[in-house]
Amino acid sequence: MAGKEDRTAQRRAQILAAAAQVFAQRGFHGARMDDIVRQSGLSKGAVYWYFRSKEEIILSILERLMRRELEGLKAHLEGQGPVRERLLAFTDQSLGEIVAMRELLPITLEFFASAPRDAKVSRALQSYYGDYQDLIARLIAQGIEGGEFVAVDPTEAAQAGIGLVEGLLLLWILGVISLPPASFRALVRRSMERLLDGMQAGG
Amino acid sequence: MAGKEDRTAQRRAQILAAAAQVFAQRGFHGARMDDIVRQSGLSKGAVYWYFRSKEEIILSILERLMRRELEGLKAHLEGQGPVRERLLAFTDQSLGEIVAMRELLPITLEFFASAPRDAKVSRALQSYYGDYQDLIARLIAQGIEGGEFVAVDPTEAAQAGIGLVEGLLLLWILGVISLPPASFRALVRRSMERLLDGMQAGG
Amino acid sequence: MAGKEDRTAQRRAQILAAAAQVFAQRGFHGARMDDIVRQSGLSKGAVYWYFRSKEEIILSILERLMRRELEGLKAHLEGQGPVRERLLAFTDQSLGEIVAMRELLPITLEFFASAPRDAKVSRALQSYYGDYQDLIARLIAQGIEGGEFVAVDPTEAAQAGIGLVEGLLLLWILGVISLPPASFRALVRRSMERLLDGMQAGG
Amino acid sequence: MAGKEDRTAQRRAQILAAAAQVFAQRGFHGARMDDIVRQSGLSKGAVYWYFRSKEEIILSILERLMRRELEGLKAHLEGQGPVRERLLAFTDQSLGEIVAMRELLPITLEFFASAPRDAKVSRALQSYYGDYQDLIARLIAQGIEGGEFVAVDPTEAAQAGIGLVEGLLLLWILGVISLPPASFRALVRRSMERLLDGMQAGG
DNA sequence: AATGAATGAGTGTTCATTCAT
DNA sequence: GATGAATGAACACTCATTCAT
Repeated sequence: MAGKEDRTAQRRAQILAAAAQVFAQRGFHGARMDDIVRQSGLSKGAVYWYFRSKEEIILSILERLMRRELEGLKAHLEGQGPVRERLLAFTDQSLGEIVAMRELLPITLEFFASAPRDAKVSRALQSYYGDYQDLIARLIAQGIEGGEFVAVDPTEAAQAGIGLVEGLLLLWILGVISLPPASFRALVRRSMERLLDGMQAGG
Repeated sequence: MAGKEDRTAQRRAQILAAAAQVFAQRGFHGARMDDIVRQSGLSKGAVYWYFRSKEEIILSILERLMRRELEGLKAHLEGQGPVRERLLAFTDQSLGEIVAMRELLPITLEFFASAPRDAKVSRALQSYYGDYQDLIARLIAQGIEGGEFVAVDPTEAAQAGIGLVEGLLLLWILGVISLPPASFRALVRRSMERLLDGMQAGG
Repeated sequence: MAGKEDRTAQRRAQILAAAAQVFAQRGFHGARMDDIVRQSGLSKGAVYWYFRSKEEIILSILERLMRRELEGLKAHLEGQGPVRERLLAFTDQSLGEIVAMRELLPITLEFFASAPRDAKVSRALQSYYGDYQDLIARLIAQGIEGGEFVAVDPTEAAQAGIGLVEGLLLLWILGVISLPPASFRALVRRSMERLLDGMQAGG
Repeated sequence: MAGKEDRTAQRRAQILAAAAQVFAQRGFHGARMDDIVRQSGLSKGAVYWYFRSKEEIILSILERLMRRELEGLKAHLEGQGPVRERLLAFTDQSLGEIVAMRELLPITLEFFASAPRDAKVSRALQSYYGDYQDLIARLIAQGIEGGEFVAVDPTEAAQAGIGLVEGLLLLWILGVISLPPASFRALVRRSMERLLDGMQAGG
């Protein structure tokens, strides 16, 4: 029977969801285990039955966020058609998912802040963005080969693209860019178009 | 005599410098007042004589960082010549200052993480980036009027520019972009050129 | 059929043996029920099925230790011959059993430490040593009557004898007396001879 | 000014005295830091200002107990006269001090119980009893040289003497020997006389 | 009988802040 | 102005015990 594993997975998911909410509201440090316990609807003992520590919860959230994201990414980059269109479609779709979980975005900033002092977080983020970068770079390389783009350095271009999106997201999370989700999504798309325009072959 | 004020200013600067180092290494929460006290070479009482609380130290650091940055910004944007050149020169110079204080960059991430739960930090960052954005937008508007750029929305273009730089910086701080300062600076410049290429009038 | 009782007795013995090991290694407090559960090879529920609580396990161990010891004692003191020889033979044999369960001796110290704050342990130890003392005192009284010993207070002499053995054992457990089991046993015998010499009639 | 060191020493002594009382009543584990704090009349922060942890308090108590004891020991063994008299006088005097702090004796049992699982306690006790043993052994050696005692192994005899005293103390603390302090002291003396009788030269 | 997930009271320790000197 | 001893609220984590299955 897989009932046991299911239950365990369900409990862990339940705790991670609760923890994510609490972390988003209070930050990693400001969040007390008691908050997570209350939010999860379980008891303290139960939370510690499924996770060894607060840190393990944090790392599990990170892992889960990244896994989801990358799965989406890979799925959407294997299509056909002009690279430009695929990149834009991917950006759009990716942003759609991100803005949908708007309340959880502050957690991202917590991870960024943790990275410099936490080797595990640092490694995880580097691996995540590294994978991301490689996928995009490969796509851009295709675009160059196909004559769509000028001969830029694919890795560098990928970094610019990722940087642009992450930077805009940052400004949005901080409230510097003050737009409703849909408008923000459109803004990111237009900005990305501009960056791609700058790489456009011909002219 | 301004001796008294000088002494006060000097002490405060001494404490802020110490605190910045400690915060960069340990994070806002991980940094204990005792660490700051030790690093500053003063006594605990002295630190509390010059700052009411840990939070006030944090906010003072933020203020100081932002003031410096904006002063540099304004100074460099009032020049003459093609907007593209001025923007690139500014980016370059700005990056130069930033990478020079490389060890302190993790503090930035601490501020980002704090913003969603700290109205003061949030307001400060919004005001800072808002000013930044306005200046750049005005410059871009000039570029459009002068026929240098196509008719983009200046604010949006400014956001893209700032987002690109901040995003690349983020990737650099996280170690995703693993380059020595000078190379990173060059990378940012090239990325910015690409973005500006996308806004170039004519063709 | 006594099969049921046998099973119960066997399980209880299994748990007590496991618990004794764990207590010897970690102390009463340092030993977690989970340790005992693991060591016993049973489940947590099973352990609690056979024992109401940790305390009951502890008291059961004490009881068992004492019962065994006293049974040996009585058996060996009812013989004939010179009292001196019987006392020495008993000491020797008793020590033999004790040093054989060397790894469990730290438990004894746990009981001693518990006694002042635990009326049950205190009473059990007092009853145990009281019985011990009475038996030895009676034997010594025989020795006096028989002209073997000078007219000491039998109870006092018994206390001295027991004290000497317990004290040497303590020093051995603590590692102050650092001898292999057999040598230690011989040491105790010689010390006891000296004490008996001091009570020798005639001379 | 030594005022600072005095104050520190006084505070530490104050805390140790409070802790000793609490430990004697509740045991090392049963004693909560809050109990020690309350008993000491200080605040929790103050207790942690002077001691890093509960363990450090425990070890400090051990050290202090042992230091006092040994100082007394050395002072009293350097006299003149028959060794037998000096040993008995020392035993007597030593017991006098010990029974005077009767309520703290359970702590001793705590240390014994801790020793097998705590290398620091173990080492401290071994060093303490080792010094003790050496001093007594040297004295006995003198007695042998002087023709007072038969040619026993001095170390072994010292171990027997210490064992006898510690064993009787144990029985007294446990309530097996149920005598008022003065009577107990006399009992120990008589027992020791008997042991020394067994080593007496001539006959 | 037996399982092991679930409970929740309990506790050592930390650390921002205060204040007597 | 400056010191550093003192304060005490807060918090992550443990573990004996329970109980639904």
